[in-house]
Amino acid sequence: MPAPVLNDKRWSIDLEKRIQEAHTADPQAYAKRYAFQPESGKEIFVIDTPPPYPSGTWHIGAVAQYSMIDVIARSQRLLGKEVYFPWGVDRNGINIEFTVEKNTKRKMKTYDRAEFIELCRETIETFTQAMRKTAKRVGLSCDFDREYLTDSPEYRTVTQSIFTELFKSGAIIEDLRPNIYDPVEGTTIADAEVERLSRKTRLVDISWSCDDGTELVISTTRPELICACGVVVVHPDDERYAHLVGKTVQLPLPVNGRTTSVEIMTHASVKSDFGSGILMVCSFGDQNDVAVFRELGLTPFQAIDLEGKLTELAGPFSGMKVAEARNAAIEYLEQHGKLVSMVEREQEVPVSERGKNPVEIILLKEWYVRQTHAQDRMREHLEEIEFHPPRNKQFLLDWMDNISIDWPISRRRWYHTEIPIWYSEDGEKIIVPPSGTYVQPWREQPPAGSEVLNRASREVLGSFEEMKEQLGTLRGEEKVFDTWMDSSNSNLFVSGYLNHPEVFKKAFPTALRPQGKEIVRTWLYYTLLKSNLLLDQPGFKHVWIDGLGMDPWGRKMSKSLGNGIDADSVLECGAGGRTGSWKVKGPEKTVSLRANKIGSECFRLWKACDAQVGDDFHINPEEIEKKYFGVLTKLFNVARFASQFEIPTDLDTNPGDLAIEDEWILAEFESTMDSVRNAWKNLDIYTATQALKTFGTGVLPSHYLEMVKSRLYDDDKIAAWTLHRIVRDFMSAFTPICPFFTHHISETLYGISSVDIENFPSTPDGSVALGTDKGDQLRTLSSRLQAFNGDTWNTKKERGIPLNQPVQDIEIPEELVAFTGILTRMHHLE
RNA sequence: GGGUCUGUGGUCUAGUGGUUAUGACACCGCCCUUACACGGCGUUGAUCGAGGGUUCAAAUCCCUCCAGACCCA
Repeated sequence: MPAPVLNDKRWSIDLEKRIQEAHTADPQAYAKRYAFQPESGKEIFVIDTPPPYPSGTWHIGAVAQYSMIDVIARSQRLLGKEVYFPWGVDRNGINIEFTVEKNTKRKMKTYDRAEFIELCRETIETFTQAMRKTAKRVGLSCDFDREYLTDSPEYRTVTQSIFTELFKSGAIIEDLRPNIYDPVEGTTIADAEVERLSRKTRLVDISWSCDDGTELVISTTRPELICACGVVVVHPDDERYAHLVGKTVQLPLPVNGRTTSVEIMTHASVKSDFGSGILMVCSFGDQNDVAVFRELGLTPFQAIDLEGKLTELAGPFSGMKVAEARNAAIEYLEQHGKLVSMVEREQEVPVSERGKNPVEIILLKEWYVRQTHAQDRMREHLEEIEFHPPRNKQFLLDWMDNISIDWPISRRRWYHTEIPIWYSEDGEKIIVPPSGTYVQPWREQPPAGSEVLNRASREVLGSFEEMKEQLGTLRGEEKVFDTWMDSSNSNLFVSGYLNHPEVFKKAFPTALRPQGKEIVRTWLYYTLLKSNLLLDQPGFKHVWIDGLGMDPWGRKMSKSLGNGIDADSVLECGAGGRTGSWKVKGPEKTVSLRANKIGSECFRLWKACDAQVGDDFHINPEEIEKKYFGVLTKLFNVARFASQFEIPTDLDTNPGDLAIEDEWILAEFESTMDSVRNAWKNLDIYTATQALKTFGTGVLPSHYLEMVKSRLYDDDKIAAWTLHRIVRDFMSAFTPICPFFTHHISETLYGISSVDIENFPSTPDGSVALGTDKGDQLRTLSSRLQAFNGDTWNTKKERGIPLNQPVQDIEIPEELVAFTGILTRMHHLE
């Protein structure tokens, strides 16, 4: 008996790393396998992968999610598609600005703008490198050579060109509106970037007097905003206060430059059971105030300035920061006997997602993407998109139902894409650059080919060159874009918009958007909005929305909880004999987790097998190893066992003369492969993996191999053909999940790597294919056959007979009579 | 407060009107059997979150409640 061709005794992390290094060592070979070749003539399948934001460590849940995107990419290649699996990195944004501020202990605005940008670029580059390493380690088959960075001139060009296009078409406008503003970071933010934190606030009851002497009490958490009060309202059905309506009430605090009284009116938004049931409406305490001002046609007051300080309007409190002014106002009210009561209570305070600062709503002239008018059309487009799982579409629909204001896209920050606009001296004309150029108006003049437009009407007035003289001194826009303005172009960018029009024609709508459910309202929504406004098309054919990676108890992983698990430590667990151990804070106590071997293949197998798409998944390295490393060991050993028998030179031609058990296992294999093929087509990783695992670790080794062992040892060529044909094709079908594992086995045994297979394996024996009488009949015998083997093993055990010793008085059931010969031989029946 | 989802043996999980309720891991027992003891075989273990309803029949459909997650106000 020759030694197994597969000479490693078992699957190990060191072997995995050796294979992986060899796999990526030759860039040309790598590119040949995985680079996007749009001219191949195959059906194009572009994946709009989520460009991760480099921030030091890459969240293990995101890495797991990303490895499943790789499974989809590889499975689509296996189905014969030309896959573009881009590697993009999202590098714009306030996060890196915060990191630099923290590292240098200096606020951004104390720097020279160019200097600060350079610092951001350097810092983010080191993070980018680390993340790319993890991406390769987990086996992503991205087109790394074509890496795109959202802060590169190429990418920013696309963002700016799309902005200009949308501005010209009227989908982007400039307007003075109430905006959500983070006074600490000094920038506008969008609705989607606001979160709510529970904080203690003081609810004060304040006494107000009407002109006619009537007293009333108003409860508020924002007494400092009294200076911006436009109206006092009660609920129209509230009989307690019906007598107040129409009266004029004096503001209880001194103000400057405005009337000192307001009218009492009714409004349906008042909650009669909150506080006294009387509401003061100020510009602007919250979104409801904005709505009331708009509905009643009131002119808003500007109470808070860009630094978060009270304006002149606030009289004695002007110049104070909001919190300071609040204290002073309360003190004043108390001194003047207008403070009725004050209670501490928990309140959900709106804060900025990035800075966690309480936000204010203030009037600002900003740029907006119009979106409220687009919702119906977007819903029509949604009909054409297939969601995986379908239920996760609801996250998007819910968000869309709540869209009531346009999307403010200008930000007063620096490490972002610049708004590509210059203003004429009189402010009435604007200059935009030609499509396909990247500009930085805060430090450049408009480039050749720029156009002059009327700022209000958007009418093109002429070329910049011709009109230069009439424009006076130009002012470059200093504001930048919300980073979602960049990321929401990702599908357009990777599909070739602007840069590769001929590819774009074939590749759009983008085949697939895979992402996590936590960014449905931002990334997914904004991308669909852009595709709608720009091209009036759905952005995607498929949207695949996965759940989140949670800690072993099902809680979100976070720095503050101390329950995070580092991705690299899991991928490297077992390398060089080093085991992994993790200290994770549980709900009650810190738990120490240990594992000996995991690595990328086991990690991917776990994610593919353990969680359905869309469900949140618990990440526990111990469990990953326990449940799935054994599967790899088993499959490796099946291949290793097979590799000691002669490998037929022609595996593609059926040698004929198959024994009944060969036909049976081929029939079983056929049905497994059929469900795998369908599952890969449907982006259903879970079903494909389960089917392969059940066959490869169950039916095949336990039943078929045990049956044909003796034939194999007798050098039976037919049994060897059957086994090798199955192992070879199994590895091809399994490649998307564990590419290095299958690559190694298939290349060692059959001289061709499973990652190079471009067509799903065909039926090994047509006579037992699905739908054939013979095949169907054999498949109906499977459970009977497995039961018989089980019973026989059991009987031997009960009688104390070793499995390799003869046993008497076992009868082969009627249906299995065709298997009499092989079963007798297998179990040594007498 | 609203929306969406989830709740099945110790743990995880399959199962969208009729099954002795699937499988994995763990547990326990037996087994070194010309690949694999990092293995094999087998056993134990679930009144399917609780309560009500619809139905000849409910894990599955409906209602209420409880618990958890995510999103929103």
